[in-house]
Amino acid sequence: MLIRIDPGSDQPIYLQIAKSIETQIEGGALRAGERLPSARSLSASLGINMHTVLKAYAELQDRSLVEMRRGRGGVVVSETTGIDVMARELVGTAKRRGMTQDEVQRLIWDAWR
Amino acid sequence: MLIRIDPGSDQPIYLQIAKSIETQIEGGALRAGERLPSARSLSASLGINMHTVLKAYAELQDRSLVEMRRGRGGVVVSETTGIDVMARELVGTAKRRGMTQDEVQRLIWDAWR
DNA sequence: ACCTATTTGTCCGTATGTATG
DNA sequence: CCATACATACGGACAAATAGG
Repeated sequence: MLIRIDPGSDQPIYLQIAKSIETQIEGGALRAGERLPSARSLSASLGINMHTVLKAYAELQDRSLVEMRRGRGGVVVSETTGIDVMARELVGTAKRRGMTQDEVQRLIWDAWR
Repeated sequence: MLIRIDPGSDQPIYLQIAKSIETQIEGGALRAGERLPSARSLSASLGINMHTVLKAYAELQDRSLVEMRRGRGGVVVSETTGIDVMARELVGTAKRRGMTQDEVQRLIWDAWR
C-alpha cells in the first residue's frame, strides 16, 4: 500500500488518500476482494490522525468503491456492484419525485454528452 | 427550524437530524433557497456537538438536497437540480468503466422494479 | 478598499460503543 | 473471552471563504 501525502497541497489530506486509492483500484493494483490497510496502521505510517484516514475511506465507500465494516476493515468491492447501487439510488429519488421512466432516460441521455 | 433528537434511539444523531431536515424539504416546510441554521447555533440549541450537525449537513449535501459553502452556510437546493448531479455522476462512472449507453439504460430499467 | 464577525472545512485528540474474527 | 477495527460523538484549534458594515 503505497500512499504519498503532500502536506503543502491545496487538496485536503483525506482527498489525497481517497484519490490515491481510487487510482490504484482503477489501475488494477488493488483488485476486488483485497483488504485496505486498517485506518490506525495507515494513519500511523503517514503520521496523521486516524479520523483523516477514516474520512478518506468513507469517501470511497460513498462512491461504492470499497465496503467498510466494523471489526473487519475495508475491502475493495467488485467493479460491477458499485454502479448498480448508484442506479438504484437515482431511480429511488426519481420515483419519490414522481418522475416517469422516460424522464429518467432522457436525463441519462442528456448527461451522456 | 424544529428538530427533535432522541438520544436513546438506535439511529445515530446525525442521521436523525439529516432525516428530519429531509422530510421538511420533501414536505415543503423548507423550500429552495432557504438557509439552514448555522451548525453552531443548531448544535447549541440541541445540546450536542457542532461536528455532529456538520456531519448531518454533509449527508444532505451528498444527497444533493442542500448546498454547503464556507462562510455562508447551507441553503436548500432547487428540487430539480439534485437528480441531475446524480445522473451525471452515474454517467461519469459508467463511461470510466467503458459501459455503453444501452447498458446504462438497461441498468436503469432493471433498477426501476 | 478595508476590516471584522460569521460560518463552514479540515485536522487533531480522546472516549465509548459495537461488530468481527 | 479477547484483540482488532470501524462508527459515533465529544472537544478544541486553525484556516479559508463569505457577508456586512
